[in-house]
Amino acid sequence: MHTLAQTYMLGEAPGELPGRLPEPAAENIRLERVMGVLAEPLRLTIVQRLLLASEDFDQTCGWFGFDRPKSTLTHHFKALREAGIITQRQYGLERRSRVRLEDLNARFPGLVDLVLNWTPDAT
Amino acid sequence: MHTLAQTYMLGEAPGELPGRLPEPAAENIRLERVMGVLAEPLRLTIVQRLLLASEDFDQTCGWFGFDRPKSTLTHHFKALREAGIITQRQYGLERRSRVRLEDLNARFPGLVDLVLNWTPDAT
DNA sequence: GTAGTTGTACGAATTGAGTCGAACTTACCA
DNA sequence: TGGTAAGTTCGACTCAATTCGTACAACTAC
Repeated sequence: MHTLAQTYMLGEAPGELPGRLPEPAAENIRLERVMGVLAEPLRLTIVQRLLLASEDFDQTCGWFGFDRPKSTLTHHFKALREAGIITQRQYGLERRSRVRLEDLNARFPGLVDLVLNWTPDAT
Repeated sequence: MHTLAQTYMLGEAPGELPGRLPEPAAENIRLERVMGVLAEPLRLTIVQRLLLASEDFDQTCGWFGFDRPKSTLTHHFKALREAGIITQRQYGLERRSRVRLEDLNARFPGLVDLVLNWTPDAT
């Protein structure tokens, strides 16, 4: 058994970004999977806010300020990552997320704009 | 209680198209709902084939030739209609479906192209 | 060391979706 | 009038997803 650091930061040269957590390769991202994951308002919100935030800085789980248990958030971030929508990197204790903009735009042009233009339900 | 004809063909002048079955108004179509409904491969297939078929002719449920029980197909077409993705009209016994192209393009530009470019999973 | 922070893992309860059979309604036609 | 075809409705089953509490692991700072 590896520690988190051993598992995710193997072979890392000084100055490089921490390795990405397990995620599908760009060519394996499936539209139906992405749609299913984005059907959840909370996850749609996460992706939209990541897109609106500066692209230069990945965001931590807690940055969003959701009033939900941590285990619930872990669940949703994992779903987003395993669908190929976001990347997560381990920075010490924190796990920072970023939208896989280039991969999504290459594979599903127009999808990101749909998320950006989305407005949460008023009800 | 009304019969089908009474319910869906009320106030219909000769030569007019049969009335639409209950569906959300264009402004009430929700992205998260549409995404959730299109997350199902069978439904994605239905919409894609409707888009590829001639726009001049609505298609019946049976036209697709799916090897599934009729009750299953009813379920999926209803889901598509209630999400605002397709319109269904009653022609005698048959119920013909058509994609709400203008509404979808107005509300979610680019979405239809995503469906058109979709390729079913090889596995 | 120890406390506090960030996040995971596991398990349980609940909810919802998909699938299907069977019975039914409606329309059409011979 | 009797049969057939298109599609609905209902109920039941199964399976997956959501939510959350609790316990745990890793890192930081004191």
